[in-house]
Amino acid sequence: MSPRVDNQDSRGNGTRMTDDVLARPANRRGRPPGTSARELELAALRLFTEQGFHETTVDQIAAAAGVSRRTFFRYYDAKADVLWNEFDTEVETIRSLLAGSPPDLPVFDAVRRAVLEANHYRADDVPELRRRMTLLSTVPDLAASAAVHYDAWERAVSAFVARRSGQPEESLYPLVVGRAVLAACRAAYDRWSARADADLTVYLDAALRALAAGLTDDVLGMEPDPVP
Amino acid sequence: MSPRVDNQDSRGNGTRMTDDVLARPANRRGRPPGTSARELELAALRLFTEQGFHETTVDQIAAAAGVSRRTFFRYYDAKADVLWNEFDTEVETIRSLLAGSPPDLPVFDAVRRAVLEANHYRADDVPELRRRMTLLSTVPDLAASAAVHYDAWERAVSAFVARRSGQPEESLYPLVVGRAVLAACRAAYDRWSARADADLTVYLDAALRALAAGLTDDVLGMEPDPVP
DNA sequence: ATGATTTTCGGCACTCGGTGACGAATAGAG
DNA sequence: CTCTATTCGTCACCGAGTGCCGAAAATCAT
Repeated sequence: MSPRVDNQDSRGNGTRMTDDVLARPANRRGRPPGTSARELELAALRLFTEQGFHETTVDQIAAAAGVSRRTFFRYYDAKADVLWNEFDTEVETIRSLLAGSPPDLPVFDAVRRAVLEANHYRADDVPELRRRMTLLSTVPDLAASAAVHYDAWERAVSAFVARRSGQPEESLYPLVVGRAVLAACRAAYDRWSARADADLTVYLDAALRALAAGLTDDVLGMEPDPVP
Repeated sequence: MSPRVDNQDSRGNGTRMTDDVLARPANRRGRPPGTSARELELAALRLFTEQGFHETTVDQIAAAAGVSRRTFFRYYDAKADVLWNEFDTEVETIRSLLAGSPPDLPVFDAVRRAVLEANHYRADDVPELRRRMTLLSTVPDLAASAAVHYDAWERAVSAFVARRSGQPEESLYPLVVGRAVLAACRAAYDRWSARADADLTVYLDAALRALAAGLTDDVLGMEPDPVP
C-alpha cells in the first residue's frame, strides 16, 4: 500500500454536518475503510472552491482524503456526484414527512409543510450549504449532474400527490405538481443564494404559496420579494 | 485527405425537419463543409436508437456523416449536445412570440399561447420528435445534458414575466414562473411520450391551465387526464 | 492559368474521467 | 496460526474532449 497522508490533516475543515466517525458496529469483519463518503465530499468541496471544479482532478480529491483514485470511484460513480449527499438525504426526509402527514391536511399544504420542515438548517451548517449550492448551480458540469437527483425529489412529491388524489402516479397532474414544486424551490434557492439576507424557508414558503394560489397576474403583481 | 463515404448514402433517413442544403450564399470563400449539424444529428439519432447512446462512439457518428471525429467536435461541443437543435430553436420561437404578444393579454395567457404555438409540429415530423424526446428523457447522460438548454427556456419566460410585471428579472416570482412553466411542459411531454394517443398541445394546455389555476385540491381532483 | 487568401478538415498527441481484473493489506473468527 | 470477509492499490484499457498544425478545397486577384 502506498504512503497515506494524515486523515485529520487532510480534512482540515472542522465542520461536519453529519457524524460518520462513531457509526461503526465495532464487529466489522474485513479491512476498515480508509476514508468515508463524507470526507471525500469535504475534500472535494474545498478543492472545488479553491481552484474550480474542472481544474480539480479526481486524483487530487482522493489524495486529499488519503486514498487512491480507484477508491474514490468506489464511493462515488462520478466526479460530479460527490456533492449530492445532503440533497439526497433531504429527499428521503421529505418522503417520510409526506408519508406521515395527517390525512385531513390538504395535499398541497402537506407538501409545503414537508418541504419547509426539511429545509431547517443549523446556523453552523449554512456556510457550507451555501458554498455547495453555489457550486451546484454555477458550474455547468455540476448543474448537469443534478438531473437524476431532481428526479428523485419530483417523484417523491408526485407519488404522494398521486396517492392522496387517487390517481396513478404517471398521470398528468401528479407529474405537474412534483415538477412544479421542485421548480419553485429551485427558484427560491437561487434567490436566497443571490442575496445573503433572509432565511431560506421564507423564500421557499413564498414560492410555494404562489404556486398554490395560481400563476395569475394577481399573484405576479405581489410585492417584488417576500419581506426578510 | 482520407477517403470519404457517400454523404447521400450515409444520410439514409429521407426525412428532414429543416432545410440546410440550399442554404448557401454560393459566394462562400473557403473549402465547403463536408457535412452539417443537421446531418450529424440525424446520424446520431439513428445510431442512438439502434444501439444505444453509450454504445455509440463519436467516431461512429462522424463516420456515418462522412467526416472525422475531430470535425464532429467542431460542430458540437459534446457528444450529448447533438440532439438539442430543435429544442433550442423552439426556445427562440417562444422568445420572439412573447416579444410580439399583445400588451393587454394577461401575462400567463401570453406564456401559454406562446408555448402552444411553438409546439405545433407537422405530422411527418412527429416520429422523429418522439424518438428524440424519448432518448433525451430516458438516457441519463442525455437527460443530464438538458440543464443548460432548460435554463435558456426558463430565462426566456422569466425575462418576459419580469418585463411585463415591472420587476427585476432576478426577483422571485419571475423565476418561479419561468421554472414552473418548463416543469409543467416537461410533465406534459412525459405524459405524451408515455401514451401515444392525443396531440401534444392538449397535454401542454392542460398542464399550463392547472398551473394558472393553482395547485389546490380542486385542480388536483380534476379528471385524471385531459380528453384526447 | 497561377498564386494568394480563406475556410474546413484530418491526423496526432495528450489529459482526464470511468471501468474491469486481480492481488495485497487489514481486520475478526475459529 | 489459519480462514474469511472487506477494503484498498496498481495496472491496463477505452472513450470523451482539446490544442496544434499542416493539408485540402474553394474563391478572388493578377
